[in-house]
Amino acid sequence: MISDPTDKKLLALLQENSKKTNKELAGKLGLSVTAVYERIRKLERAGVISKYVALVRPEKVERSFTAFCHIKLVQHTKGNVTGFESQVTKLPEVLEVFHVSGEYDYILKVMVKDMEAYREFMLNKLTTLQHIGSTQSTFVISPVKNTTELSV
Amino acid sequence: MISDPTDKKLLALLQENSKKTNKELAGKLGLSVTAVYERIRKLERAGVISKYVALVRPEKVERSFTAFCHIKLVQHTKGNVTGFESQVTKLPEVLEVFHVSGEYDYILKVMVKDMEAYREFMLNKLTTLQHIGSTQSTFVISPVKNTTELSV
DNA sequence: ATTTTTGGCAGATAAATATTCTGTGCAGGA
DNA sequence: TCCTGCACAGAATATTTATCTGCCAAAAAT
Repeated sequence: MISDPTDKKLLALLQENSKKTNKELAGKLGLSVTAVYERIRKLERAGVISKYVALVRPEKVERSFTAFCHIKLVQHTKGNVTGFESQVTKLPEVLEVFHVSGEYDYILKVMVKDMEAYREFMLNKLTTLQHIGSTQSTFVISPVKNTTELSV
Repeated sequence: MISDPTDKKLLALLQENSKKTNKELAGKLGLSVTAVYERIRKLERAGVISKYVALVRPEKVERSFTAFCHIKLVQHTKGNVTGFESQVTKLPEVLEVFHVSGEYDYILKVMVKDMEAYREFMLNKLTTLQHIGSTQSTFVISPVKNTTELSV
């Protein structure tokens, strides 16, 4: 898909730090500023780069308690699925939702302040959603690695 | 921790799109460009903003197959833990590693090209690591939500 | 109550960077 | 061989970031 090695290096660099200037990138890639600029534009237009974001340290905003919540729906009908998905997507405590194979239907990554906040979240937010059969929570003791970088 | 409502809005905006100019941000926040600039610098220096990154669309770089791999160590000694963690952290297919409570010791989020690539990854990379007792894989059928934004 | 200090801000300016423009060389196709 | 289309470099321009100066209001000190 991306065959060009220069584009690969460029993507690696931008995934690591998107604030690098075109001049810096040009130096690392052995290109002119213009060439770098045009390659980036192309990667953006092609949708390879979807967006640029600032990453926030969870502990600085009281969101360092992470849990994985496994969810089984009562019944896996089309209506239930889309209903549940549209509702759970709206919850800001839920960073990630995956529909998965196996014993449970969904895995949610939830980030809140602490265990007490998680309890409140489960009680007042998650379990008020319709179509949920059962849940099972797994708590993060320590986040060992957490990157957004896809090696290309 | 972050009490100021303007800083909260600013963080929300930058988490959504870090390429917005200070001028745009100033408009949305009702501040001068200088004020925005200084607030951002402060958030960076305080470590609230940890980094700026480009996000890449997995399907554009042949990494759209996602699996959660649950791992049990043979023995949970200090040596095993640090050994395993330092090794697993190095694998580029593994985006996230969490040490967790419950039946398994670790949850890994793995992103590769397809099921075949996952098989290869398990065979040639993961299971060659020392100290691993057992593993259990859960496959993502569809990624429903996947954000890096912490609502503040 | 008055003075001093501090922090956040606006506006002007300077410096750096991004973006556009122009032209060149090269590879592939008619 | 002659087009044609890229990818690129370098120059020119536009935009943005970063710095500097001074103002004002709130808090602290006298």
